[in-house]
Amino acid sequence: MDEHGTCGHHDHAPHDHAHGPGRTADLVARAERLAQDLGLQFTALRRRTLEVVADEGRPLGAYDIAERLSAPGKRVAAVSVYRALDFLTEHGLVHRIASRNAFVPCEHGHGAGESAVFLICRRCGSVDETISAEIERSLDRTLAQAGFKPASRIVEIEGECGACQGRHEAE
Amino acid sequence: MDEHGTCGHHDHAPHDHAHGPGRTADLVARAERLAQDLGLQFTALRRRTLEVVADEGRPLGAYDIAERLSAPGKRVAAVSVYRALDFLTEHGLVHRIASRNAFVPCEHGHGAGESAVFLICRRCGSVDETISAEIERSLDRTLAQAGFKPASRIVEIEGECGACQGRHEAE
DNA sequence: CGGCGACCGTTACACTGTAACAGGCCGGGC
DNA sequence: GCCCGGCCTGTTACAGTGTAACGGTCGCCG
Ligand SMILES: [Zn+2]
Ligand SMILES: [Zn+2]
Ligand SMILES: [Zn+2]
Ligand SMILES: [Zn+2]
Repeated sequence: MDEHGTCGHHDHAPHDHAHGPGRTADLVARAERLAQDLGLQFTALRRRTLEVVADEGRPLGAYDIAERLSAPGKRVAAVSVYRALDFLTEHGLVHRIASRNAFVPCEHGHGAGESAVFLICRRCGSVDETISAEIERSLDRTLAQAGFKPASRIVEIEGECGACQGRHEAE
Repeated sequence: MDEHGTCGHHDHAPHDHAHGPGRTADLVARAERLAQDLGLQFTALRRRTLEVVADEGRPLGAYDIAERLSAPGKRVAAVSVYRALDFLTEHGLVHRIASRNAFVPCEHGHGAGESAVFLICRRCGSVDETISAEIERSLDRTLAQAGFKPASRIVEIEGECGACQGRHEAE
């Protein structure tokens, strides 16, 4: 869809969150613990889907994931990926970026109540997940005032990440 | 897509924002003023698209709008609706609900810098647009701290609106 | 064994969004 | 007037996103 970097990170401005194989292993371990505790099935397809999303440094569409999971002669259909993604998003292992129709690994291991803020860079396509108790509080106050009982929250900011600023000329 | 009420409002719990023909007329007037001031063209298709979105009390998909704009023998293609919606969203007359792939009329006439919070009811499908300077501030602080330069913001809360609470049994 | 439930493969389909090209309309410049 | 440019819209075609429905497999349990 968009032709940004294959990683979403910038060698001269590394982010602070885990990345690559390390993050992937962490997420898989978290998933296995979670499945163990709740009596859920962390199947091979779900694990492989999680690995693909975690290995990529940028949001991936469901069809991209299906393509990466497919091998010559062993095709994985997008619908299967969607089901795996349902499981993974329900349990907070990956997040859906509504404004991009794409999925990113969770970078925080936040509890169910905490909601994330996604910073999406227009230029390089990277997505950063941050948690802010302050935003949470002001959101809660506004919702309470409106008499609205929240179930899920989407906060996505599109703009320019720190690394991409200061090279407007460097095209 | 979803079979909620045709209006999104509840006779026993009216909302506080303008609604129906009144709101529609307001929005059209605002659009005409805006087009006048900026030298833009508020064409018939754009006006009719705005009217359809404003008349409906719930988020409408582009294809729904196209259907409502079509008359027997005079079909309006979705692609034309998308172009009209591009114009309307660019100038803040309607908003896109990313989590629903749908459009709602703007209820506030907010400036370019102010971003809205959308409260989307799971049960009745209504969407309420509110503005909170407090959320804005905490968001700005978080973004500044992350060195992120925002261009557009999406805040969508899904849950249960005030009117729909207290009738969990009243199915 | 026979049913049940969860998962997955497969097909088909609906919905969402955009690219590309052609025609109409309207203004300004010659 | 006439041509030319931009802007808008109609039309077709297509890519991308998401779900419904059915069937098969496997493990579990009465
Ligand atoms: Zn997370
Ligand atoms: Zn960037
Ligand atoms: Zn608005
Ligand atoms: Zn409601």
